[in-house]
Amino acid sequence: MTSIKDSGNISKEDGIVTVKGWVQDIRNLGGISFITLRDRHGTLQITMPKKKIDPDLFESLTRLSRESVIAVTGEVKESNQTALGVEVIPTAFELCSEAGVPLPMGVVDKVNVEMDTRLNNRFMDLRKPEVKAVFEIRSMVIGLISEAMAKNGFVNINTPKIVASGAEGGATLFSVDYFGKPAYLAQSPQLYKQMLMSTGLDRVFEIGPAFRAEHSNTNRHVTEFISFDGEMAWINKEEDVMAMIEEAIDYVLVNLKERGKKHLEVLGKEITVPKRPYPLLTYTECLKMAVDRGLPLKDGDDLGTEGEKIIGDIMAEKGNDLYFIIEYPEEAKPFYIMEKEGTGLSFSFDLDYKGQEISSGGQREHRYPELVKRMEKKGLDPNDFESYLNAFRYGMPPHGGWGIGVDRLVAKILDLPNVREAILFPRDIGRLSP
RNA sequence: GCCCCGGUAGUGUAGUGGCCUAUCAUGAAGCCCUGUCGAGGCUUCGACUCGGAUUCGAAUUCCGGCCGGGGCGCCA
Repeated sequence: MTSIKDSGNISKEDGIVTVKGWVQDIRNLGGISFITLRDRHGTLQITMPKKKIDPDLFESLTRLSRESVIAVTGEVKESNQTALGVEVIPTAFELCSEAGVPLPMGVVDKVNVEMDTRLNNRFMDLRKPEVKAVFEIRSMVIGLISEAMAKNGFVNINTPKIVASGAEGGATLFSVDYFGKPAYLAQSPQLYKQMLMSTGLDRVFEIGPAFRAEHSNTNRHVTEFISFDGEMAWINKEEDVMAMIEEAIDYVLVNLKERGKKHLEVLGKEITVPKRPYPLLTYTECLKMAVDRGLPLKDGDDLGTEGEKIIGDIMAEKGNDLYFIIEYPEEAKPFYIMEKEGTGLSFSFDLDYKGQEISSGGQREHRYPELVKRMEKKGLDPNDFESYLNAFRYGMPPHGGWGIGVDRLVAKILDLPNVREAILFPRDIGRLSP
């Protein structure tokens, strides 16, 4: 009997098998030749002793181009000279797809390949186990987020990505021609998830794309990213939101450490689950810490990237990879954030992970008159937000929420040097293809 | 948007006015080899981002375009 197996779970007891995959490498020693066959799960050696197999079979297998896709039928034999402890002696094979020569980039070559070349040939790049593993992990992270949210009674929602107005102002919106009317790609589900707080669906979350036409050129910005947004009603203060996000992230890390073992091993990474509760730093404290380390900042200055990194280093020394920064000045935060009356501060927070912001959130302004005041203070015209504001006119509970960059989260969990490494086909200011 | 830096075979690099008919590795093609797994040995193939300028002479200097990298601002 012939069975189809992936290369990761083959044993001698299988007898005759058919294995399918990519020809990663061929080593012809003259009287014997070897193929390393690769699939999603690993590699398997096909061994061809010249005198023991059909000469035509030996010849055609040995002459294949690297990365061709084949199906090989043969007998599984034990071998103390292969990593798996088994090898397959072929009796037949089918060439499913012949790979062109030369390859645009090697899968196992001993040369570095630049990220640009890799992204231009992402299909090939993803054949590398260590690249593929990132996306196995990413898939788990997203699954674990959903589990954590479901456990806490959150409803999984989808909000429109083609919208009539932005949440944060016009400069970073992508324009779309919507049957002759001006429209935009959504920067954030912010306004929609807040509107839902007035419906009784009092805990919602969404994992979906967000678009920002920012001319950013950094290792942590792309123009299309995946945002994990949450919003919850009936909160007393922004700490209720922070407790929820902490619980969700802890759930992700704890379970990923367990379930992601195989992929983490491929990447040579270990997950350190930070102690709970995550420390709270006020914005003012952070400024002071940065100044103490020699950064020339004044009161009211922005912490900046360098400041963020310094705080990250200080917290890392204490073993805190994740920490909240609270009490941001209200003018640094959007209109929908609630002010701490008379202080110039706001009920908002950022969550930083290893010196980089991965999330921001806070308590929202749910009181209609105050909300309109904040809009005006920010130079926005309330008339442009009529359908949003309507939801606040007829009974809106206190609420708050957050947004987390999923790509950044994955990049930080795995210590990837660039957020693009955590995105299959990243979109940035210069990249629209593939 | 601002400030730096770069572009040499399929991939990754060396080369800072003539020694370049351009280095090395990887790759590809061919040959030898019965236990390789970064196989080994021998032979061969393959490149100066584009357009101008300077010069007797440009991969090398200058200007512009295109493409890319790093950093900042902004944020997720």
